[in-house]
Amino acid sequence: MIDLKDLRENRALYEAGFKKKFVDIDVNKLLELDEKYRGELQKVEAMRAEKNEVSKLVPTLADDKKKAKIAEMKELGDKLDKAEESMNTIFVQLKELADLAPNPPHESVPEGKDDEENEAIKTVGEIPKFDFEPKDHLELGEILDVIDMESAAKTSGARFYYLKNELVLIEFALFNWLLSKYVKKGFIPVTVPMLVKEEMMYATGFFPADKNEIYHVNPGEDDLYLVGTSEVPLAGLHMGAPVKIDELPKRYVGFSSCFRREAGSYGKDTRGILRVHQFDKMEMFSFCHPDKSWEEHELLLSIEEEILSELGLPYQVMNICGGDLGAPAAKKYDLEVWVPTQNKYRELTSCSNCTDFQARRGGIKFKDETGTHFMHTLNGTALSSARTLIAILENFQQKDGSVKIPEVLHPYLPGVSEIKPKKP
RNA sequence: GGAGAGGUGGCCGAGCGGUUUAAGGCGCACGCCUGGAACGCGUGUUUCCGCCUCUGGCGGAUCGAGGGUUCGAAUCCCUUCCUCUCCGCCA
Repeated sequence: MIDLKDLRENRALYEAGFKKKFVDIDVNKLLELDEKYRGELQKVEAMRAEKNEVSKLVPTLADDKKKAKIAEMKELGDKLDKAEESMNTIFVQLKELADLAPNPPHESVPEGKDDEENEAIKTVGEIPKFDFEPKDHLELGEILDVIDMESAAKTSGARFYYLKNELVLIEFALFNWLLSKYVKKGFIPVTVPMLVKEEMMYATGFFPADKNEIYHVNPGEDDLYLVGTSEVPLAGLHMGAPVKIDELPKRYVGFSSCFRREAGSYGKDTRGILRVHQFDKMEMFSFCHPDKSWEEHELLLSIEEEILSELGLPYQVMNICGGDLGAPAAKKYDLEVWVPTQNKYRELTSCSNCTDFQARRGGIKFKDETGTHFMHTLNGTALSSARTLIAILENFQQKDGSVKIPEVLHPYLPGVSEIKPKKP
């Protein structure tokens, strides 16, 4: 949700922002509806004022005068009903249009219409050179007996998988390693509800835009939605009740399974566990003072880089262009990890500064001496399981098909330093 | 799943159709009192929105949320969410 008052005052800024995001919003119509609404509101409030005044007067009147006043008020009541109805009609139109308006991007966001035009900022780590033909993660998964997609297809269909043996140990080791890391950094660890109400999806900006990406559970009965990321329930931690300014920033690291329909990606990345309906993810979420959010954004990015560096995975940092940003983010960095068998970098983590966009929709505020204000919210992937496992399998594979496990994980994996082939 | 109770301002807590502009208390802020403090006294103290004569004023909404009845709703009716107690079931 954008600030309409601010739109009135800084119209050009918003128009440039919408254009940079390739979102076509009729700003004239939006401002026109806004003005019309405020006009209607004034009429309605004037009538309500009269009603309130007379209501106070009525009990003090004598019977005959009372009857006359009540009759008069009944008439005013009808007029008020009509005025309210027309005001509400305009408000619905106004809100519908305003909800489509995206968060304007930061000036440092590159111009561009889709992911082709994202800007590589830096490349870190050595791309592995193999003196043999590297196997892809699925082939390795079968040889090592750590991934089973055939069984998952029977139980659940395409884009599901079983992890087995060492890969399960590695997944839990990764999360345990990160929990220690984040607690040391002062993040509050949380596990979150993975089913949420519709209003949470709107507040975080996933609805209406990404509605067909989300699983809807028991429509018309329970009406809950499976989260595609713990960002959604994490944002809910400070909705409604304002946080004291000296408690900022509030940094959380949340864990959840993530569920995605992948509706628009038929035929894309169909092999293996790169694009799946369910995976586990640890997510950073930061509630911070508006003056500090750009600093905070760089901090989240630096932690994501630290994680990949310590794992020894080669990656590059992308500054996401306007057209590829999505509605809530004012700026987003993606970290892409090297996938040897695809001979390219693939998206692994992502971190966004949503400034006050989610805060406005969800009522996320802090208070200081001068009153309450909207916070800025930021989120970033700490680690997503399936894709990280792909990166580990493929980048650290040996000629005989065995895979070396990154040293930082050894303390969390007693007695296991590599995965050895179990099948020829 | 069954039966019941309840959601009121920063907090506690009354009110259950019209002097309630939400009593009273606690807390907080300011002032008086004091050598200074406590006590006491006084004043103020929800949030959001709109308008204007914009360090201020006026108005509206807000008693979990939404709808209804009424000239008038915290109060009556319906729907819904949440909390608590007991029973059942259960990791």
